[in-house]
Amino acid sequence: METLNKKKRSSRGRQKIDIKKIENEAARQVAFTKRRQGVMKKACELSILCGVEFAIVAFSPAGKPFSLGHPSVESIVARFLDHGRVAASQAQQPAECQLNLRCAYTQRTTPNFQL
Amino acid sequence: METLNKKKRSSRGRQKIDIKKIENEAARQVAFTKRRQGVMKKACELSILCGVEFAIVAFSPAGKPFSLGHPSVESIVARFLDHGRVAASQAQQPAECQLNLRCAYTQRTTPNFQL
DNA sequence: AACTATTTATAAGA
DNA sequence: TTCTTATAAATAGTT
Repeated sequence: METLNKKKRSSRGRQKIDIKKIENEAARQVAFTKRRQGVMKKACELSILCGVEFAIVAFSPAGKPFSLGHPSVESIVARFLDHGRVAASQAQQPAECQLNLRCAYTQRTTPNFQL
Repeated sequence: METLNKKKRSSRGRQKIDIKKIENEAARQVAFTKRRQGVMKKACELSILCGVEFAIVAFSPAGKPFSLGHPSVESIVARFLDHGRVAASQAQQPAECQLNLRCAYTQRTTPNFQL
């Protein structure tokens, strides 16, 4: 029995959080650093695993830019812009790619978003 | 004792994989779908939690574009391009943001990348 | 910056 | 392809 396990846990571990803006500035900065690394790593893995070319650009609230791309942000951006132009001129919207331009993830299984 | 637990596991569960191109096409497509969703979700969470503006653009091997941005891919791309131009004209490279343009994540703690 | 308990993502399998 | 299961990986809160 361990009903009286007095040893205080050294950590409460990861806690579930709501996806809404972190008001505490220090905590927000820490989360930004951790999660920025996480997103970049995931994107990089996706690129390698699946042969995907991609670019990520983010601007911190202070306006500092962070970017990552393969083969380069510039080539992806150029291709994106060109594709948009070509698609528009042909009146052929690509099927699946533009419906989520505004961070619209509410349709997914995690309901704790607040947009 | 359960040394002879005969009940065959219904699944081996998630297995560790090397980060290298998935050769099997069907498996690669499945991974692409799952991980693309995962990256987009993580980016969206980062944006909300930390007040970050961002854009992601990816091209599948077939050339199909996927994009997500807040407030929009276009605004982020424009800002990125403009920032680059301004920075270049001032000969002021932003400090941290461009060193990882080629998916250079080998410096992180996960050593199983193969670039 | 490191730690640890927990949540979350996801590789396989059904 | 969608759902489930078991496990790997990310990370919130703490030190």
